[in-house]
Amino acid sequence: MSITEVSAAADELFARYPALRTLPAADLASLLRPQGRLQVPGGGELFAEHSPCLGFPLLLEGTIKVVKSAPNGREMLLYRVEPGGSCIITSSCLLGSSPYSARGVAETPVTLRMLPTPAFDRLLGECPPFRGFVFQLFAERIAALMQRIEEIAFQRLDQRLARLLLGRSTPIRSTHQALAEELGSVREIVSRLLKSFADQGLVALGREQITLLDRERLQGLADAER
Amino acid sequence: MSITEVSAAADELFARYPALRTLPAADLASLLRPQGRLQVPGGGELFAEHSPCLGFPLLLEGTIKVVKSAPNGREMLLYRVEPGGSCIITSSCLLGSSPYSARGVAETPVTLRMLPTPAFDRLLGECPPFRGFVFQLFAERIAALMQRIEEIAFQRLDQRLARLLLGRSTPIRSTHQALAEELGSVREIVSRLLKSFADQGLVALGREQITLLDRERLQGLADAER
DNA sequence: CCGGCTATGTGACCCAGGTTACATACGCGC
DNA sequence: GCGCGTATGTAACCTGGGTCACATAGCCGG
Repeated sequence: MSITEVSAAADELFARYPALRTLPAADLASLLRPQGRLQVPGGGELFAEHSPCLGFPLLLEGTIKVVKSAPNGREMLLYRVEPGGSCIITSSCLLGSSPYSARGVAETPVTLRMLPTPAFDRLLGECPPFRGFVFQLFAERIAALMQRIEEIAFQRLDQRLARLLLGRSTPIRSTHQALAEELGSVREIVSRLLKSFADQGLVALGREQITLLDRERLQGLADAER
Repeated sequence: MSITEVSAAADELFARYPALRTLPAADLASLLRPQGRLQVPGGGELFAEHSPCLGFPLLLEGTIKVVKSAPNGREMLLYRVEPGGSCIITSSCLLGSSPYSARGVAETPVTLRMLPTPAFDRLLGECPPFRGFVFQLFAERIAALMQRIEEIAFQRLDQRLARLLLGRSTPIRSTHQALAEELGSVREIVSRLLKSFADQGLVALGREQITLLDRERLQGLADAER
């Protein structure tokens, strides 16, 4: 591996994970090994429920969704991992040494580096910025999960759908099925609700495409108390 | 403070939090200050949603429930904290320096010591067992929260109620209202379901008391797919 | 033993959302 | 421009669970 290759790999990593700049040289070298750079095609499964986990993934490109699947085939998005974040559930099972309790799926083609468990453990001890980074992730994730419970338990599906739409850049390219899975519901209901949004002039619908026409009122719907 | 007082306080703490045995003497001394031992009566609020948080609570006696409240007055238990555990949400906001995103209520009279934020930060850095302990708590809590989302999203209320009952020691002393809050539902529904359990001979009902008669079938109900 | 408080029982009703079962409709490859 | 696979519309129907409005029933203090 040439100097420039190493440097490019380091740049790529640091751009996403500034906390790793302070990594000891030895760890950094092993982390930057070309073989350590993994690619997973879109739709590929990164980890399954109940499987053990092998390291701490550092996501460089793409997004991962972490979902719970119901026996009858329904799915529910728990959260999404973006580059620079981490599938904290992984750290969770690294630390708790329990197997995964959810499934991870590549939403888009994904590039990542896997930080092996021993290095992860050592870094937590020796590298304060890294530790802070991981703690921060934990904290955010816990808050997000609690938020999610509140939404699921207390909000109607139309409100949650409205919020989901507002959180994306318009026009939204997605199938109703995909939205349903994100919400833990089924396609028909999402179609029905979207139709009613369209009837009210809030959105315009097309094949795999939803255009937001009236963010204002959509927001009102999302915020409505029950 | 006499030697024996300190020693008793230390014993009390270590019994619940073995990880603190390795605490530097100075930290330990400040933690064991008699004024640091707080009591909160049953029903008292330990922290409110959106309030900032002041330290890392070490629970010595009693249990705390952490809940989300809906605008219409319904509540939903997120999790419970037992002695030796910690309200990890607190650490979450200590670390993420964001305010609380839920409410904490003493279920029983509670005794705790508050570890001030600066000491908490320092311990995380300097005291590996403490760090491991905190990480472990995080990991468990995240797994539990994900589990909870799955239950709420995919399981019927009767199943969740059955599981709730099975998780308690019989006879269960609790009002239907309290069970409802734990499940994020309302009293009438819980009464209705309990009645139907009673009709099937699964439980016997009395005022503030539920006796499990047939754990076997109750378990079957809890495990049923859909 | 009476009055009032808290916990429960219960029925009528309603609504969100899931299920089933098709009918299109769109877009792409050939 | 035909045919097929995928995405969507949609109607009828069902059910779980929430809401409302009361009726009781234990329980405790005076």
